[in-house]
Amino acid sequence: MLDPKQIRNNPDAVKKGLKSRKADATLVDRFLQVDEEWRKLLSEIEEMKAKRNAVSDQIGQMKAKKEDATAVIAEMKTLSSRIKELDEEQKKIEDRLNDIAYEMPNLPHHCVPEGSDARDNIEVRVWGEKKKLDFKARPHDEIGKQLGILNFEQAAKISGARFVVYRGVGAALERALISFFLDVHIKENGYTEVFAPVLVNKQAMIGTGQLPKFEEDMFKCRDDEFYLIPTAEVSVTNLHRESVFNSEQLPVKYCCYSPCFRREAGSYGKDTKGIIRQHQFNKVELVKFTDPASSYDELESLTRNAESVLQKLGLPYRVVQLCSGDLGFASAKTYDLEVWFPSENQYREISSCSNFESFQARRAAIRFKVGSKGKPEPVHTLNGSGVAVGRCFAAILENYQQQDGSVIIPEVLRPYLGGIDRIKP
RNA sequence: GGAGGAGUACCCAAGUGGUCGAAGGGGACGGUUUGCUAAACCGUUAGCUCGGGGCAACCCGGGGCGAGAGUUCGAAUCUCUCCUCCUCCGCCA
Repeated sequence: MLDPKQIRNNPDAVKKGLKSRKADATLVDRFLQVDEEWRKLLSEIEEMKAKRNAVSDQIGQMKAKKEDATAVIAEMKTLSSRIKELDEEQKKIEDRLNDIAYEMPNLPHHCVPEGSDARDNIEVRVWGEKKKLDFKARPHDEIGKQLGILNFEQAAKISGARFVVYRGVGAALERALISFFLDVHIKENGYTEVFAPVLVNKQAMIGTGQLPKFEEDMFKCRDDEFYLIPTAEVSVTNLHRESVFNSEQLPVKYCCYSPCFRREAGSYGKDTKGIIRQHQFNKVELVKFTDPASSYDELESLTRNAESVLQKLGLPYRVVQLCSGDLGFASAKTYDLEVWFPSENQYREISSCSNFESFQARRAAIRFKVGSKGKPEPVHTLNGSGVAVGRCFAAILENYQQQDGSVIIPEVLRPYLGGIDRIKP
């Protein structure tokens, strides 16, 4: 959520920001109109309530002195019922105002390049050499099936399309990646590990920005008000909903493994083969709560932290900065990490690192203050995948495939797999 | 799933319809005393949020006693729903 004061005082700047990310800039005028209506009515109601408070007090005193208060009470009856009517109207206007405010995406940071879609993203840096294979690179799903470590038929039987069963060394490799990522972030990068519920309530989803706008992307429980998280960002960011940090505590850094659940509505034709786009996948997420003054430095280090696991695995990747048109709803600035997929001859997203500035913090009321007398203000929240486990699994199969159909296991993972160095057919 | 009990400020806790603008205590902070510490004594401790006015440091008002609705001229107090915690029974990893 944007700062209402910013919308009131600087509507043109807000419109400009919305337009640059291809969002509906008329939201601003609609907001201002309803906001005006809301504040006008609020003043009216508050005045009436002030009167009610004063007269109620007076009635109390009259009763104490055993005076007759019937006339005043009768008068107050009218006032009170009028207040009640206006309160209801106020509530309706407020709901409309919130609807508009919740629909408004974050504004891009000034350093974000203008652009309309992924083609306008900017390559920031490239790491590692694209593997040169002296045979035709095979796609990861084929390799996985042949090695007997991925099974799509069984997954379809028990769940449906866009699910996968890992088997044997495959299951162990998935688990090894999770442990490896967590170990790096905990021991080397200074994050605190958490493990949190994946079933969350509506407030949490609103807090990080998934709701109300992206309801159709979520899996929702039918009989209970629970949603399955699309990312651990939701659970972890909301750990501190409606609370206030001391400035000395910041930055607070968490890493969290969780399964993630996405309906993938609207991507029916895309990535139907393999494990790139699943309804359920594993991810280790990094989340930071920071002082606004340092949040952009923290975004750089968060991105480097995510990169570090790819470097250790020896997977070639590049970092791109998303252009305004490709930014996620809540983000002010995003770097995507894209890992090399030989069979497709292209880089593919494996991590997305964003600074949300105060957008989520305002929705979720996550604040900090300096000392004991400071006025609480919203923190900045950041997060990034550190990294997506399934996609990393696929990248390993593709980048470490051998002509004989086996796959070399990157050295850093071997201790997690009982020392084996290769998956053989 | 069933039966009870509880939720008041940083913590404990009083308050069953009207000066509650919430008693009292603890802790914390400030002061007096002191060579220093402790004790004692005095004082402060409702934060927060929303609106309005100066548009700065302030002033005025609304809200706020777990959350939300309701009853009432008026609710911490009465009614309903929900949440969390505790005790017991049942079931379960």
